[in-house]
Amino acid sequence: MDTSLEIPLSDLPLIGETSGERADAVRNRERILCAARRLFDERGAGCTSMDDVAAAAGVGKGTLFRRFGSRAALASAVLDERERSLQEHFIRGETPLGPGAPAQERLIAFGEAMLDMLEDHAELMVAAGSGGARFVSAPYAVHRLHVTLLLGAADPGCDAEVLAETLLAALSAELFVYLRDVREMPLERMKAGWADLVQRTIPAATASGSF
Amino acid sequence: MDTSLEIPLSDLPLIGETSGERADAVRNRERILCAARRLFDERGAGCTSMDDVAAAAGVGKGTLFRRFGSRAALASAVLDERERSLQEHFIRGETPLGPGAPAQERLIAFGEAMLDMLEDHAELMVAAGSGGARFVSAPYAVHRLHVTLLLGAADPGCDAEVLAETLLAALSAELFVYLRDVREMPLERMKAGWADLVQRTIPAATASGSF
DNA sequence: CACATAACCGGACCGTAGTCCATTTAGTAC
DNA sequence: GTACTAAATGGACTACGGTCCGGTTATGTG
Repeated sequence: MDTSLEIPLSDLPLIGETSGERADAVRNRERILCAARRLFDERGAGCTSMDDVAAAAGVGKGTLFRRFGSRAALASAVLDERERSLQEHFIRGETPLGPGAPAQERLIAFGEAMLDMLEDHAELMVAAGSGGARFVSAPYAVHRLHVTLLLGAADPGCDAEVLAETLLAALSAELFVYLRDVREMPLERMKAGWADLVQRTIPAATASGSF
Repeated sequence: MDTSLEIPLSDLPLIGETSGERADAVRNRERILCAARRLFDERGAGCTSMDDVAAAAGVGKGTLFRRFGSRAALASAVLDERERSLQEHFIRGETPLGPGAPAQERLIAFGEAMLDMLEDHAELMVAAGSGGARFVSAPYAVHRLHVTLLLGAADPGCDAEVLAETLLAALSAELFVYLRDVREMPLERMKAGWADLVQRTIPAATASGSF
């Protein structure tokens, strides 16, 4: 069983601590993140190569890949703040997204929050999840666990793990981009579709428990 | 509304007809498909580059891309026979996959057939659908229509189009590979998960109509 | 301050998907 | 058979993600 509920992407630099990383390394990470944010925002992720990011950050390509490992990981890092905020909301935030509401309502709210994030950062999320990277990412592990727990609370005895994976598939960035850009589907219809799916999947008005 | 129910991938050379394609073009297409099938089968799609295919087929790289357009399209072409067979079965084949059974049963059978195909050709199907190519492919259009019609038959008045997309997401090749290779989930559990999802989604024992 | 060393740097390099275009060739009309 | 044309060819070329490694620098220690 996967217990990685901690907040992902490691750093969390305790106040004043250097976290063992050399000063130039920290400086370059900031430069890169800053340049990546700017370029992804200005021209879109699809039109920004890793060379572009390295050049804009004033570092070599080797440094860029040493710091972030891959294009998908860089995209994830840029999304990190937003992802943390989402997690904060569904773990400790206000109802119905946070604890307190029935599982079904929380699950609907979770999907709607994901769709909002997709609406804002679709391109970046496609990049972050490309090549199967989505499924092995820390955020996905957290989402999976959250959905699994909600499903288990709403319907004990069901195969919540499998059901969670299949429901999360409906929130994939690639599907979202296709529905929005090719099928020109409005966000509200997608949200309604998600709510409909959830309502069909689990019973209403079951307490979600205390996690 | 998308009406592309015809069998995809065009050729269908009527007996003796040349279909307007030059003889050398036809010969090279066959060579390429043959080489691609062999290489994909021998070393797996992931270890076979387009250069490899071109070299094995004894043609230039330009010819390969002129004939097939992209790596994803080549993979689709290699899968074409199997895909046609699947379509044949769910359109005109025996119950419960084919016409006659209630919509719910047909939908479960459809997912199981898809999972069987994924079990046999996962790598190739990942390649065929990479970069969002899945959603704009002819096979996907056929699957979407099929599922949409089944959902509409089982529950008139629901938003069958959106529901179809979300259900099909659960049958994506990338999810399958992740569940099988990373999570080491047995095929039977995935099939049970699909059946469970469908049973939760639409009511049992509604006739599927006559399409 | 001088030194040792581990961490870091950057850009040359690789393999791959996909494009371009000068050249060749299959089919057609006479 | 010859001449013509549209189609097809193939390999050089580009852009990109990712790796490698010789040179450099920050940092702790004596």
